Amino acid sequence: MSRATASRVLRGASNVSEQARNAVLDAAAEISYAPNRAARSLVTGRSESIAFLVAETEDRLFSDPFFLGMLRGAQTVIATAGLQLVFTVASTEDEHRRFIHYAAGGHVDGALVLSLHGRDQLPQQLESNRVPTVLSGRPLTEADRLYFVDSDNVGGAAMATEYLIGSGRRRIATITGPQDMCAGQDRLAGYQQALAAAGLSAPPVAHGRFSIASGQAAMAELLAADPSIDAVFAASDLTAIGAMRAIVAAGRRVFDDIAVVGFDDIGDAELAHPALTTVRQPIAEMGRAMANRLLQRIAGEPAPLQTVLPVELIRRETA
Amino acid sequence: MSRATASRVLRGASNVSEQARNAVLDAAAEISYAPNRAARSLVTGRSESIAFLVAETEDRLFSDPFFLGMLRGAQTVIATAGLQLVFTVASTEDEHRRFIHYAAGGHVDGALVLSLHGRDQLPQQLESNRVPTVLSGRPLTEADRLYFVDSDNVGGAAMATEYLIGSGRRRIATITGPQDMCAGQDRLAGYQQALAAAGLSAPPVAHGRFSIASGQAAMAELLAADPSIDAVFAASDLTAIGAMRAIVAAGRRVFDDIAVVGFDDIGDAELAHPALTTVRQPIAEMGRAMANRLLQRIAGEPAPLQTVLPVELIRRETA
DNA sequence: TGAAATCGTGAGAGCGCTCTCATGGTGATC
DNA sequence: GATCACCATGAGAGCGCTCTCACGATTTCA
Repeated sequence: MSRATASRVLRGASNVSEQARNAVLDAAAEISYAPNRAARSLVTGRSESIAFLVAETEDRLFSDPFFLGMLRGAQTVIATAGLQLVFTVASTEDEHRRFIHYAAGGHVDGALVLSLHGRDQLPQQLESNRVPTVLSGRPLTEADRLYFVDSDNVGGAAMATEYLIGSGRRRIATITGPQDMCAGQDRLAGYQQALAAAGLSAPPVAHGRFSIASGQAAMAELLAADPSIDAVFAASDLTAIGAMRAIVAAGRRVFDDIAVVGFDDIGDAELAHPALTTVRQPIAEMGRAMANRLLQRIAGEPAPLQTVLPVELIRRETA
Repeated sequence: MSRATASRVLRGASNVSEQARNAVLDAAAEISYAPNRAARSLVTGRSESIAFLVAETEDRLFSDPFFLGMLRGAQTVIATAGLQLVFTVASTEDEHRRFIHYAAGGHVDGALVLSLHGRDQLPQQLESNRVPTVLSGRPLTEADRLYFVDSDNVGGAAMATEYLIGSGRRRIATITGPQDMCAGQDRLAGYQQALAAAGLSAPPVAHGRFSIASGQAAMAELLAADPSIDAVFAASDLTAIGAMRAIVAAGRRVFDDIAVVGFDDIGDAELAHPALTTVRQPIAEMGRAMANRLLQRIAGEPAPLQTVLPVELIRRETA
């Protein structure tokens, strides 16, 4: 039995006799043989691993359950395909450079990139180094040339706003997300579209940064600027939780006086008091979709440039 | 300039002249050279990567911010050492077997294992296949032969209980964590020690599973069994949040009627209403400590078998 | 029955690196 | 000035696998 035949069997090549195949399989099982990945990579030129890159500071990464959900979804798909998922964090310019160098050196077959900010050129640089890349969230530039998976932020925001309108609210404010991220921009756009379609005027817009503290400050600002507000659409659940605190602190009642809708449906949304009505993103499914797109690209199969997943309104106690 | 000399420079070997070193470095920078990891691994026999294995079902992994914190801590240390972190999930027997096979095949230089249950032999099997392993949490068996990093569960539980005693509470109940995990056992033991030291009798013990639902059910059970309870030590924050719900549902007041202390200090603890008093574990530091121990072991340096990190009582509004 | 096509198998090169060993040059020692 | 030790360097083997190519056996067709 030659090494070549054994290799053929283990790689699943077709042109091997049944007899030889069984012999190899038995022998492999007996010695609990595991092929050496390094040797295989060396000759095939593929690393059999995928980078999961979070382009975010550790602080935000740590406090945001969103990433864990994406990681979960991606890991499932990658592991099923027999590849390994290499987890990486790179927030600074320098860390970006190092990652590009690393990836371009053939250490990974592709990259899943999360939480890109502003006009970051990271994906373009990876692609120009022949590292297939799939992003989470539509990039602010060259969205027509990069692969990405996103949820329907515009539609979700519009859905939330329409729901508030439908339940009789008329002075509907919003607290935005960071405007250097697509999700922040799109959720504002959806809100404005729904308001315009209903012929309602918009109270002043307050800006947040997807955090509790910023939501609380923004809501206090809104209440001071326009006491007639009877509803608020917050661009994230954490923002909404902050807004609820400000509402209570101002002596107003959540729901009775001011309805609140969030976005994301993180675990906290259900735990909040009162339980938060919100727009659910299919986070794990987004992670799976990203990984599937990337595997398609690596295999050379045609893959859609963009994948936008539907969202869903979860009615609880705040609206 | 020979390949050998270039290799020496890039690996940081000492016996190279200043002149040759600079020449190599300049040339490498010019062509943006990145050494091929597969080729290096093939000859050194080291994979330059570390497995981060969560021995938990995806559902629990997904809902528990604990893992994200550990991942964060471990990733920092591993990346700084120039290694890569391979993220893996394995909850079933079959997945365990596959992981052992994979790791024993030299695909990783060591493993960080989280959330071991019962008398799982996974770490022993890894060690006997020469895969250095460090666990999070003291294992239930052979704790004197395995490397692990833990927080001071006994001390933290005692601290919480003593604090309740010190604030005048006398009928202090507990809701435990799963008793097939060390953290669950130890937190119960610390509670019982503190109670015994103060000469107080213990109300009936209720068992939980670190989840909101189990905490709520357990608390309802406790209130029915002994209405005189004036405090409860819950073995996790989620359990405590469930307990608070049961207290409110029974028409009692948190703090005024029944004080509540949790364990973990997850983000939800601060967000809960009222804000939860709890015992904080230094999660990211535990992740760092695990990674550091593992790197020491791989380098052949002496490393302590066990590392127990101190916890801290965070006073908020529930006790 | 002979030539051509088909198929399973083995031999052997080579992926890019590290590491041992041999070599030649330099400085120290007697 | 001869000998030795030491150090920087180069040559070359080999890590474990894949993959091409050649070969012999079998089948197919004229």
